[in-house]
Amino acid sequence: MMPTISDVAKRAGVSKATVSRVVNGISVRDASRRRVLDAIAELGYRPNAQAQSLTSGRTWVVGVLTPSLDSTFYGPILEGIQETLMAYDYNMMVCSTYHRRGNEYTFSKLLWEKRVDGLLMVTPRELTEPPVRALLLETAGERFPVVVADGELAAADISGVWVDNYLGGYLAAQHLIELGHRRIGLMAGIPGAREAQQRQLGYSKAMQDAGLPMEAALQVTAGGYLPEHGRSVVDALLDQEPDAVVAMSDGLAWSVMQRAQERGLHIPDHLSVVGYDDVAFAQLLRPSLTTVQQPLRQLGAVAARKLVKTISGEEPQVTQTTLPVQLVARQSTAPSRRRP
Amino acid sequence: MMPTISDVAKRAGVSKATVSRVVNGISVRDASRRRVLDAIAELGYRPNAQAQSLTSGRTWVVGVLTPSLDSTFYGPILEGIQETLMAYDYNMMVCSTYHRRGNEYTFSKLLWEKRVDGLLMVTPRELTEPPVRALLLETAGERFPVVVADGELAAADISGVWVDNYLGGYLAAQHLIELGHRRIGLMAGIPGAREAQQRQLGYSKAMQDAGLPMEAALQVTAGGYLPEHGRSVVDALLDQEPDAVVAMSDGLAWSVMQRAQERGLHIPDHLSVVGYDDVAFAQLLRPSLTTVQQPLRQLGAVAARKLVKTISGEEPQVTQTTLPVQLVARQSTAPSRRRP
DNA sequence: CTGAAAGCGCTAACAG
DNA sequence: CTGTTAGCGCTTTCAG
Repeated sequence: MMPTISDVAKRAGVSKATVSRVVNGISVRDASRRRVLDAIAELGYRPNAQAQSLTSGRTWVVGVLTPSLDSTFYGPILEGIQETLMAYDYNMMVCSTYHRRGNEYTFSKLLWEKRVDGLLMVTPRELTEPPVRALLLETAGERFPVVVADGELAAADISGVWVDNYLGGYLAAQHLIELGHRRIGLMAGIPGAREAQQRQLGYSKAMQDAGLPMEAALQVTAGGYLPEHGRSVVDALLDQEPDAVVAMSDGLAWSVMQRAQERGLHIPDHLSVVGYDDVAFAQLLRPSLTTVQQPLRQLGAVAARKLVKTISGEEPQVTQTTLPVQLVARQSTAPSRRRP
Repeated sequence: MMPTISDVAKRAGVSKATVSRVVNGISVRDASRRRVLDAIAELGYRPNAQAQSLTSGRTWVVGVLTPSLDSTFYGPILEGIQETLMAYDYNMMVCSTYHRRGNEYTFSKLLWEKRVDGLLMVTPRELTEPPVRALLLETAGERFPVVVADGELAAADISGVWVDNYLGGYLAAQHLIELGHRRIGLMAGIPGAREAQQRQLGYSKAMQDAGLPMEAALQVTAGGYLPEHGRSVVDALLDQEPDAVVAMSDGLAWSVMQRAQERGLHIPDHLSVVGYDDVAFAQLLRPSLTTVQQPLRQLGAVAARKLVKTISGEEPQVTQTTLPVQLVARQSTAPSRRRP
């Protein structure tokens, strides 16, 4: 079996308490310290984190709930989280909910049993539903801090980090307006979702500021953020002959570009397209995609830092941070040049 | 504070042992059971997994070491792992090594302290280096099983799952040969890496079987698997005017397609390109990419299952599994039609 | 500075 | 079937 603190104590000829002190960097006579260190090295002793946390009450593990592990969107967020946690000596227990309702609640309970020191929820969608809401409320206290990264909930009693979706919608539309476009279509993602609403508001404001009329037919809702979601509504949008399109994800933007090209439209000459997210493949597409860049890695990093600080008690207050976005202009947008 | 087993026992008017029995599904008189269950519900009691593992020696957590969390390649593997672990009631502690040497060793030690029940290493590259190698040997025993998913090491004393890279190289070349190509270039990834060697051997065998000559100049090494790696050597390859190219990743294939188009070559009419991996964007590219599909999700699932079975003692032996690959023909390959 | 002792929350014999 | 009694490995008073 692996050596325990008793083994080390015996070998070094001291008590368990002294070994514990050495391990935890508490002052000990030099001679003793050396003997303990030697014993530790000889035995290859490693403290049992399980036992440590049983007494200390801290596990140095936080739970992370993400809708998916396989995604160009969540990947950077998770990297930001892990990198930050690592810097603070935390590890993460990751659970993918597979976008499935109910899993969030199940996993939260499970992580609670594991006595994680905190919970980080990435883009939870069911925060407003009773069970999850209740769970968050009953755990959001001292003993089990929760931080939401880019989630639905903007309740004042839960810490979180958000991205400025309103700004994103505005910037996307503004960019196209500045290029001289007038009939600017919008392909929305999930109907009713908070981020979608905000982006749409930003888009509307930009249109309004420019004195451009808005037509309901120029706004379609895909029902999701993947290319296949876009495919089902793209024709309805293109039938309206827009000059340009704002899509609420890079995947949706791709579906627009793809279908437009099939219909004989050249991008950007006949149609400009703006995406959203700036995931890895946005710059690989041809033409490369103009898009609203979300600071995903930073989103994860800030959320993780917030959680750690709450756990340590350094910043116990509930805080909410909004991160700005920026537009990255690439080849998929250009001044209007309607089809002959 | 959160209620403990003692609180429940007191409230139900029984001993801690009885509560424990109820929680663990051991037979208990019906009346007692009901009282305990009631107390648990009223108190909102959840067993402390930390304490449980201290006695049982099992944490129901496995460590997963991955080079990256943000990747179209590792994503599916991780999903496969998580899904399988979930089915066996395990959780995973994920550590991203950021492709950095040394991190693997650091994290392994850390996970060991956390007393994870096992370790799953995804595509470790430094297995042959002394520290990691030593770590694996000292832990690969009963108490700390290790399974490697698609790693460098093929040592007989460590369980692992691999993908048939030789077959992949063969299939890619064979596909092009069947289309009538003769000057088939190869863009390799990391020089000296096991998978690269195997794929190259497969490619060579296919060429040989077809009686085609091989030229050294038609084989270049990018030094990595990302598009930017390919960019530095793609011109040298295209200067040789190949009919077709086998690239060792979809990213590399993309760099070939991209550069070829810039040089005025039409794909697939003037140049056929085969990728490797079949990551998500392979089918989004235009032309869509013919590629060797790796069963990534399955790779993760099989590795996870192997680890769980080793932990439970159901399959304590060291086993190694090789998964087949298959070629997915898309639009980037077609019969040869050299440039006029 | 250091050892003895108590206890974190739970499980596992061992008697009843 | 159930309560009592020991620990699991470590930290933490509290004396010495």
